[in-house]
Amino acid sequence: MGRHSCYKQKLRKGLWSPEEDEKLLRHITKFGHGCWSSIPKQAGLQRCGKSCRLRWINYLRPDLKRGTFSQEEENLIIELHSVLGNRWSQIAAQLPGRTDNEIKNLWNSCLKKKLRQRGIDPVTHKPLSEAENGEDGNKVQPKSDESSRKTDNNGSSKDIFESTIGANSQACDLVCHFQMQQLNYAPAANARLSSTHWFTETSKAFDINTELSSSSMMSTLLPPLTSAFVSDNPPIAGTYGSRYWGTSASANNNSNNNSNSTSTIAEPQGNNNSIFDNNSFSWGLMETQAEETKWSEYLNNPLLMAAALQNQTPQSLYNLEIKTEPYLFTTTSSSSNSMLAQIQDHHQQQQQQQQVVPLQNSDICGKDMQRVTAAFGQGRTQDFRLGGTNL
DNA sequence: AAATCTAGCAACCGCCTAATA
DNA sequence: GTATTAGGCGGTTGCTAGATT
Repeated sequence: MGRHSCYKQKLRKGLWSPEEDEKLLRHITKFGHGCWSSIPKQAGLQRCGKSCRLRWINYLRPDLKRGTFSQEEENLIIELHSVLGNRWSQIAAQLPGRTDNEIKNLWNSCLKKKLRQRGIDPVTHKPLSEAENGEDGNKVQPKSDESSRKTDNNGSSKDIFESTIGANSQACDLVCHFQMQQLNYAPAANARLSSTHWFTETSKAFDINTELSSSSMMSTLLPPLTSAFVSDNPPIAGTYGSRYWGTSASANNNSNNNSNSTSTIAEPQGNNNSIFDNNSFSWGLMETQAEETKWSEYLNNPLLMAAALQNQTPQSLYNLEIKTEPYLFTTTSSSSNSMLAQIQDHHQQQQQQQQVVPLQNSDICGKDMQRVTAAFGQGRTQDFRLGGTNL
């Protein structure tokens, strides 16, 4: 079988620089991504297509929801994991704006630990004592090994579900009923973003694409756009939480920066830590100041975001085929140059305006800190304390 | 103040399947 | 039918920064 050799070629590896991000973003903004393997050349990047794809999916995509995971999201991940196991992409499909990588990291670094602290085995989702005994032959064990990946490549979880749960209907009834009750709110929010299956309370998988395609179904099932699930933890779209290549050593040269970066923080505003209220920026879609004030609404709502990007109403998006890629932005009147300039200018302004307050010990909750890096701002970083995790 | 530990995150690696030549 | 390529996925690694000793 052909093996990717991109990592073995003389291509750049490691962290992405702001310049590389800019090139990639600019290119995809203009042309969409189309064939990933040709993008590096077209965009003037010394990266392999795979790396570009990853960067886009995990970081540059405009519909990404950044910031800490809300309680609802964490709970949903746990529930989904109990059914799907380590099928991160399928789990991510149910969490709009979250990437599989992000969820995987959260699981490995945080949720697993929390479950253990609760006395729950993160693999079996059973009480640890019971899991350790490992006696029963009737366990609903999420498949997390290699074999579990041998499913259809369309993101369908039907067969998985049937094999893991359907084959064990007795356990399934218990598990599913519980889970479906808790998950009932989720499908609608996710239906528009994922091409996957959802489950009914009878444990039967149904194809969300087909079954939700009728407008009546959609109107019945779709929650208000401001559902807690989506809005509890506002996305920091448009801001970037990434280490850039060279960031730590050379990039912290902005005026706000000092050698002890932990000594100051940007004060979270309100319960929702509306960081993006201060740090949102336009993607070149909204030209006026008045329009910019609406931005947080867009950030709160991936649908609105997508609609804005595609010059479509949210309503029309409901009826779109779910697949959101390839992203082909409408450039409207803004060239990508002005868009990027706008991003930079906006961040500079925000940084100047930002109120910096001394860090209180009470603000720190372990490592519940979200590092938000201003994109395209010469790699400078800015720390924000977000609310502690709640599990 | 320095050394060490720990957590979080971005990215790499290798495997898989599907599509195509 | 076989080889190759591309895209996708999950596991893992390595780096950074904060916390602790």
